[in-house]
Amino acid sequence: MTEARIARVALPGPLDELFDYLPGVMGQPEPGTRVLVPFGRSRRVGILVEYAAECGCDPSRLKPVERALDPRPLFGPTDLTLIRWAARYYRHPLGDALFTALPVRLRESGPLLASGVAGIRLTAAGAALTPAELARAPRQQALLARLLESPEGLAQRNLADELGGITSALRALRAKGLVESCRLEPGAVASADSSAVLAAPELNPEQAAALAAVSEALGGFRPFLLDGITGSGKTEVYIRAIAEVVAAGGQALVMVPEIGLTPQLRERFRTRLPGPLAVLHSALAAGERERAWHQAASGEAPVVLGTRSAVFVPLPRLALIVVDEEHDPSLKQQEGFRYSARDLAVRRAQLVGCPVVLGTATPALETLHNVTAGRYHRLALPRRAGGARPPTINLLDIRNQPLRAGLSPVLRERMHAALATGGQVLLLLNRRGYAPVLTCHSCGWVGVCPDCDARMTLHLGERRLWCHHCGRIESVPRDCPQCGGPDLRMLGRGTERLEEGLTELFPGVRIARIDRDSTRRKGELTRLLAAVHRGEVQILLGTQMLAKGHDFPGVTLAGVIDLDHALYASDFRAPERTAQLIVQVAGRAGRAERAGEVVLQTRHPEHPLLQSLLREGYGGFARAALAEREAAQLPPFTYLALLRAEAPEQEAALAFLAAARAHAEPLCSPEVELLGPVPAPLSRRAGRHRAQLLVQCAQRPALQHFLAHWTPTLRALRRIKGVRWSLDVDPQEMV
DNA sequence: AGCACGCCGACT
DNA sequence: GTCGGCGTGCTC
Ligand SMILES: [Zn+2]
Ligand SMILES: [Zn+2]
Repeated sequence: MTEARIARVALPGPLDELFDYLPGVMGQPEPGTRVLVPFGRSRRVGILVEYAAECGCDPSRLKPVERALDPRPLFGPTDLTLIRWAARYYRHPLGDALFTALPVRLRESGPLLASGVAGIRLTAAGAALTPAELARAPRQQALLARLLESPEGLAQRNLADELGGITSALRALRAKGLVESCRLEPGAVASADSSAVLAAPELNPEQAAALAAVSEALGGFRPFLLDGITGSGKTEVYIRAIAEVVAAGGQALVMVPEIGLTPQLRERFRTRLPGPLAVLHSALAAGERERAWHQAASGEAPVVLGTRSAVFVPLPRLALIVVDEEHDPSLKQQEGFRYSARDLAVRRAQLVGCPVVLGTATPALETLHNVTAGRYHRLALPRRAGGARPPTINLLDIRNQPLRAGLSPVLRERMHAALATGGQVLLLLNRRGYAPVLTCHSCGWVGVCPDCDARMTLHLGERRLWCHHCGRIESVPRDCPQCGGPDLRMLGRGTERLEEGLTELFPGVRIARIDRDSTRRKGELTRLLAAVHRGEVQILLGTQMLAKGHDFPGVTLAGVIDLDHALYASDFRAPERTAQLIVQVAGRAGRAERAGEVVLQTRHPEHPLLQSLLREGYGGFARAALAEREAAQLPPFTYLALLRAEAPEQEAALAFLAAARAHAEPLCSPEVELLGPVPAPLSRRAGRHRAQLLVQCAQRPALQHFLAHWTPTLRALRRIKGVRWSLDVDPQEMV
């Protein structure tokens, strides 16, 4: 060890640099340990990141660390390396990145929970007692008897599993001083759960081949794309690979998009895999989250199931990473620390030296490009379990068609046919409310949001005008606010209006609408889905909510009412998202005895990407879309960073970006291109004007190099009144 | 981020 | 005369 080492500490907040301290009396704790340090005239909790031989600043200014807060580091070396890498790559302050990876209580100086498993053991008084003396309290007696057999103590959760409700009996025994809490080594605790592991179902040959490829790769870095159509049994492959890892004493990390972390998935993992399952979800209460974090970080939980933030959870024996629905945009954080959990999962696997499995039915074009380049290995599951046949997909040209309730005659006829044979119908319309526009027929007045460049949507159910961009609510005027005329008209169609139209077109047919409005009440979504599954609903309509995660085995016809709306959105990823939506919807229609049917209403049936999707499936679509991306020099053939700025005045936002651009130009190597500044697609939102400056570069290292020099100058830039800005590396949404 | 310092308008 | 507005800069 070097003498006179300097401790380099990361502090919370947007502080870009590490701060140097003298080790003081804290000894030589390992990097990853929390330390209490003097900072300005206060004290802060920081994280010791590394030691250095000398400091970058005036040594006389160095202050000593007050003390170390943890007996052992919270982050292991690779956990720390990953977060440092991520902070640098996404140009985010390291302290902030480290602290967001910690449970809330540990961001303060709160103590680390005792390690090991919560256990109960007898006190000396308890050991001296004979159970007969508790004859009047049979539960306490049973507990005491069981504890007498294991003087070293028993895990509280095993006792609960064995004896049932023990809380009140425990409380009584504790009050009498007969038992006490203790901590047990995770390895020493008999795993009561392991007996509950369910038998594994038979794998089909493709599943077996995928599993074999992954298990063969264990012990070294290897990224896989598990390209499996909906219902092909990807989860079964994950579970079998994880079981293997856990049996060998390793830990597995599984990440899913927010909507995918359902109770059913948790249950499936819990019943099929041994040991406690650590579930990390943003909706968890702080205490539950901290407990799960602890089980993961201490190594007690062999399996961690979580959403994107789980990518940073310390895992001492990590041996396998799974990212399910890897194409899902929610794996990228959209504010603050804008990391991609999928990309970081691959990076983490590389650092740890373990396989990573990216699973999906509709791979992101970036991922497919990595397969083509030979960086990822593709494993295919082309068959639906249970032999269900793939649905047919039809484009329906609705130009010059007489639409009723937004439905063309052909779609209505297909709906009648499906209903007549006892099938259910699923209709997707990605627009909530009754009508997206309210206008005056006499003077042309339109109900616009005063704070956004957007129309207010009419919601008839709640009788209000609602801006979907800022949440502003206004009452529905009876007469025109401008001319006083009575002829207000509702233009366009949302799910409410579609439901109304369907009621008229299909009298007597049971209809359910599922969107954010109809499912706001807790439990309502579950109730509606259950009704669908019991067959009490014949037509199911709703927004994209319906296309994600839920299975509808009774649905034989699925219709997308307005495909063009999704296809022609301003984002260059719109066609990719639309193709993914179509394939996901198709995956939920049809069953073994009857192939399902998907109908897409469009005014652009000649769209070349749609044509490739229909003729050659998602793979064909992806090839065509990648060719377009290459021609347009868009990702994955180039790399992007997006500087966004917003301010109460448009000029301020643009001025900031112009200054940013001026600072960028001298730093640009020839391959770095700057585009903008330009106003954002929805320029004004919630009273703030938004603009953006795009940085494009054919090579990732050159872009990284540029950003490393540019971002410090952005922070030093003279502040312009009211401007807030953020940098998004590898942006997912360009809006 | 906090938290100081510092330099100009409208208050007792 | 000061109270306080928030622009600027620093924290090892
Ligand atoms: Zn009018
Ligand atoms: Zn608005």
